[in-house]
Amino acid sequence: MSNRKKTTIQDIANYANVSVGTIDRVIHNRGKVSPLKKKKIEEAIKLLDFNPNLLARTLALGKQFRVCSLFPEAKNSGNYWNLPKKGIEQVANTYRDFGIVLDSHEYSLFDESSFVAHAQVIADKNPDGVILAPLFEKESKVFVEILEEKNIPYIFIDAKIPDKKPLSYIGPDSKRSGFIAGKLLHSLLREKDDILIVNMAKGVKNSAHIGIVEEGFRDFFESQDDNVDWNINSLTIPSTEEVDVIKELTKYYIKNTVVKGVFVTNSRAHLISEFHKTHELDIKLVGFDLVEKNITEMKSGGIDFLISQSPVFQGTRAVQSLFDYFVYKKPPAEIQFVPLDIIIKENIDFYLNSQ
Amino acid sequence: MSNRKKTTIQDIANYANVSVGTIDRVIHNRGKVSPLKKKKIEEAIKLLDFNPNLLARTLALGKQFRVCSLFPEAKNSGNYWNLPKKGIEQVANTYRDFGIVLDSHEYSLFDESSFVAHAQVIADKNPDGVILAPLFEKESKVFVEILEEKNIPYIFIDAKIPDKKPLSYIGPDSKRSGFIAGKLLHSLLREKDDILIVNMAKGVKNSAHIGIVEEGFRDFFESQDDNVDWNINSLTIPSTEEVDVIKELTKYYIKNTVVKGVFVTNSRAHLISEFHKTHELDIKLVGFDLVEKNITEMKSGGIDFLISQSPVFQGTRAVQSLFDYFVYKKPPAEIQFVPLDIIIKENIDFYLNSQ
DNA sequence: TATACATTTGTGTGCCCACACATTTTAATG
DNA sequence: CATTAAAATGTGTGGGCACACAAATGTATA
Repeated sequence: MSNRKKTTIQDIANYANVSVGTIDRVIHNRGKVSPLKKKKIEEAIKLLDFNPNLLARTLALGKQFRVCSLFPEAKNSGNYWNLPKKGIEQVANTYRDFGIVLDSHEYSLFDESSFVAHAQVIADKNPDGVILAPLFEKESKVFVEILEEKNIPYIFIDAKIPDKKPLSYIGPDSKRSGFIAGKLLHSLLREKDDILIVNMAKGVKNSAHIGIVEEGFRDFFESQDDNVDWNINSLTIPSTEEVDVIKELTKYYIKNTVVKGVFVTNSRAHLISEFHKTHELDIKLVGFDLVEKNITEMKSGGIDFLISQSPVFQGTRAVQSLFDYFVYKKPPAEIQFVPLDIIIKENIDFYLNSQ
Repeated sequence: MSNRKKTTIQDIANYANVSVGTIDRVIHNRGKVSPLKKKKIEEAIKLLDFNPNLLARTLALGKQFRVCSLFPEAKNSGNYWNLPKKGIEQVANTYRDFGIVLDSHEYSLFDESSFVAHAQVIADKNPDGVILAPLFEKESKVFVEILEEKNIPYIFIDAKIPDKKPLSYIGPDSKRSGFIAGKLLHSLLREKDDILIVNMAKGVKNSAHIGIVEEGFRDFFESQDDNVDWNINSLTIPSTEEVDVIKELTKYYIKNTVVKGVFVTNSRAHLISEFHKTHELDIKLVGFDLVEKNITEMKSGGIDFLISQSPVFQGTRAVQSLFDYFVYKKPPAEIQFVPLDIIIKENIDFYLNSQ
């Protein structure tokens, strides 16, 4: 069975006593085929299990698929955004000969206008697909509405925007990620220990997401029937600059000396870890993402758990989804939640190697 | 830049003032080219950044790559071995048009001779590559030595065999997986709690692996400087049949009533969990693999941690590695450790969906 | 200088499919 | 029944490469 060579258009043509041109018309529904022969051809296709050779098809079509990506810029190598980008580039490269052309754009996380500018450039290029990390909610909304108008499919990565329906959302389940963080921190604490949730956010960005993460975190503690009223506070710092964080944190810790566990809702847990170390505080710490500084802090014991949101995988899935959509015409699942990996000191090296 | 069409052989031919045939000879090192032209052609290839179109090349070659897989049989859908198989089939299917032909073989875990028989069949087929789960150590050794003689590359999945050098080993780092299990169980226990390691194995198979896992587990507790002498015993049950397991376990628990944590070194933690439930024992349990029954037990609270060894990924990597080796002539890394995922009740659904 | 080779280079066909265009068949009309 | 339009079907080319074979050079020998 698997011994036989694959059936080709010619095989079908022979079987149905027609020329390959007619087969082609049936396959592509171009009409202009008599019902009788059409039926026979369709029969033959089923019977002989014909599947067009993807290589030959792609070669013949010679079509290019331009994919534009728009991500926060990753200047130094330890930056989180290098990871999805790595995934994207890797898969795009794999499919180079299939006509996938990658066109990367980056915006500054500190400058909405750079986002808008790049969005404009991308829209003007009329690409075949867009991969977007929509961290600026308002601006992203405007952007994807332009894309919708132009009928350009787009994929959200890492975050999503309410009411918008991308071709696919690829990223974490925010609520559940908070829930898991709760579980992990819980495993490290004793009853009644005070808990602090730290949100660091610059401006409006990504606010919905953070709220949901916190919700999931609190959900976990409420779901525990341990009859303990956990004291969970949250601290929102409207900056990710070290000085600001230190300032706010100091202020809080001086007033609240019994904090035993901290949950950081973004990838800056390392800032907290450093603070704890400086002040010789023995406080359990859970955060997100395998960024360079978090890795260092985890290895030195300052961070107990990190939750990784499969950043590389997010990138590979995104391009893969577009590829399948372009080449196989197979639309991806609307929502593709990614694995949330629990990282501890002891397994961290695996994730570093496989990224 | 990315706007330009890809350079083709013809472009090189034009540049170097020769025909495509000559280019071809240079590319494939077939000789019969004057040194002068050869140099010029090589220049052109670099200058114009020529990379042969993989699609056209594959199409023209029309070569088939027969990959034989040899795994334990997976009769019911909850079986572990369905997972790597799924990965293998998925990728093999993706590369179908590249000539990858998959030829699956399965042996019985309870019958060495079925392994030998299938191995013989595979060897006689002279495949282009073999993917093997070498659970029967002795028989596997004989098999791969035949393959080596025939110059057929083979990949070990899930387990490896001492002294044998496969094209690649794809699977867990046994020692580290035990170490992590230690860390996890440790997080659930109080000082001085008694710990039991349960090894279930039929016959000689896979003995080296289990020993290393246990070693890693004990390593963790020794690495803790908590000044606690943990009492860790191991129980080896030379069977995986429920009746045998129950019998041995009962015997042990009656003599050792203070066991508080159990580590099962294979995927049968569910047997222990059921036993605990039946006897209303509140004992922490850590095991391996997301097999159906483990999932059920974890969801109902009988298993606290499961370590998953990326089973699907093991399969995809294996075929991917062979594909790269055949098509791109790129040999894979000798050792490809896979991520060890830590599964808890709260994140288990992610892994179920993404498998 | 003709002959016999060896070496180098060029040409043509096939891999499988898509699509434009050419050709044949069928139906409609006067 | 001839004419014409419409519908159905067939043919040829190109996409980029590999490979067999043909052709064109070059070199040595008598």
